[in-house]
Amino acid sequence: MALAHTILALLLKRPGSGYDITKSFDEELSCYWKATQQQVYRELNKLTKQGWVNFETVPQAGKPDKKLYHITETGKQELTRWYTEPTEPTPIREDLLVKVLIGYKMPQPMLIEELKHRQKIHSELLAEYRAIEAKHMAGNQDVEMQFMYLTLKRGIAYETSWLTWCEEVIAMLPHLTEKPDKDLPSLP
Amino acid sequence: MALAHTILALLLKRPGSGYDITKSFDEELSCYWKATQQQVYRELNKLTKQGWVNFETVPQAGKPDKKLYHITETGKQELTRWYTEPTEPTPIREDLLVKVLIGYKMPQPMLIEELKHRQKIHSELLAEYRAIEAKHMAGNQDVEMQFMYLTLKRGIAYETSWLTWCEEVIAMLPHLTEKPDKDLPSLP
DNA sequence: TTGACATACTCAACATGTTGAGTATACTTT
DNA sequence: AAAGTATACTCAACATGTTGAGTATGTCAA
Repeated sequence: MALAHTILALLLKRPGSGYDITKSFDEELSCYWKATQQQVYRELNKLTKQGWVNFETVPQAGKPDKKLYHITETGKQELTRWYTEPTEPTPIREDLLVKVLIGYKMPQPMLIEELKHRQKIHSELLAEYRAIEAKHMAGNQDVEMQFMYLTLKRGIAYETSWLTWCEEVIAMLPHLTEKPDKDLPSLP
Repeated sequence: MALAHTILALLLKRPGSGYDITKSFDEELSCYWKATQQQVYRELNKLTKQGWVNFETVPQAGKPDKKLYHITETGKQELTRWYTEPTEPTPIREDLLVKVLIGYKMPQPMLIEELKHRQKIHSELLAEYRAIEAKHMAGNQDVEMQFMYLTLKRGIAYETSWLTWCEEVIAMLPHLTEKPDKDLPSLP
């Protein structure tokens, strides 16, 4: 039910349309939560049925009408209840590590390619977060921004730890005994 | 389809029963992949239908019969195909960061409690991984172990980065402007 | 004027993951 | 002798996430 609560949290900050919420997921929340438009709209329907949010239809000049969603009193109660529940670390599912695990059965250059690919992705994300940090987080900000910064710091730490690991593994790989599995079919 | 390929990867290392595979997920893979028994058995059925694995029924003295699964030639082909595909970072979904994001609307001691709770979890996991590192990874190991160590290093890096972040945030929180939302219903 | 982009929302099918109950056997501990 | 633990597997319902198509309107630039 965590998606529901994430949407409630966004609506607690300020009312918004499904479109606005989707944008928030793409922008401010992207480093720790991703949700597609479809998920957001489906969830908003459910939340409306449960009475945790409601909406007013807002006609707009030059744009389609929008449904502006608000969190309700019941919704705030639910969010507060959720807030007191201890959270557990999210289960991770990393294919890359599965590839590393059987790396000794596969041609090593393939694994190194893959690691470099990931290294690139993580360094790009890191650069992006650092740019946001420099642009929006410098100097005195309001409380809302200060708390957003804490979440951004998590994104930075996450990408940094990936990058370091990639570098280390790429450096270590050539020194491990190579023993590709002769059983495996060769690539087309 | 990544669960399927993870199971194929385990069966490439050695044949095993559904039970064995579930145990592997709990033990060696736990720091980057979790799967329940139900998922494993369901997936093994699918893999069998697809011809990527097959099994022999092995009667055992003093234990129930088991189905010993093997990866097939087709399965190896599929695993190799998958191995060449670039992986993307797994989308993350972290409720804790959602809580931090709206932390300025909530009573601060509540958030600090939560952060300390997570700090404890991550330090326990870290200690666990370090123990495995000390016990099994020291000295000369075979290639298989060397590659497993690389994945363990990822687990260690991950938990370390969480721990550092928790500490930093706990230290920073008291210095941020506190402004709990008076609108929110008080807790029961 | 055509096409890309931003706003705004809906539907359907499918894949994947979670939760909980249920069926066995056998060994070990209390 | 009963309870707990480990081995070994199955079924069902539901929640959640993914993929892809479809419907609109209006702005801006090539």
